[in-house]
Amino acid sequence: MKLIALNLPRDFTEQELAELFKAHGNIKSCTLVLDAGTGKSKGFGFVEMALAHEGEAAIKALHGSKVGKEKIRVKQAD
DNA sequence: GATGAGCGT
Repeated sequence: MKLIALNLPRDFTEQELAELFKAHGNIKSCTLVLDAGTGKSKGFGFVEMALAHEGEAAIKALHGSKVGKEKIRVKQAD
């Protein structure tokens, strides 16, 4: 279950991304997409959940949730 | 960051 999290705050870290999703399921792996040049977040990242139902739960729980100053969007990536 | 939506070093 691969998830993509959009509209993340620019100061968000991969660590925080992991903590956010770990609260709703077991993370297999997570990736915060960074800009090659600046090293800053591009504002989105991927999270691989161990189980499909955990991914669904994470989407329902986190999609539209307030993170920092923006509401993030969470969708299934694949 | 910025029109909003978006699928990666």
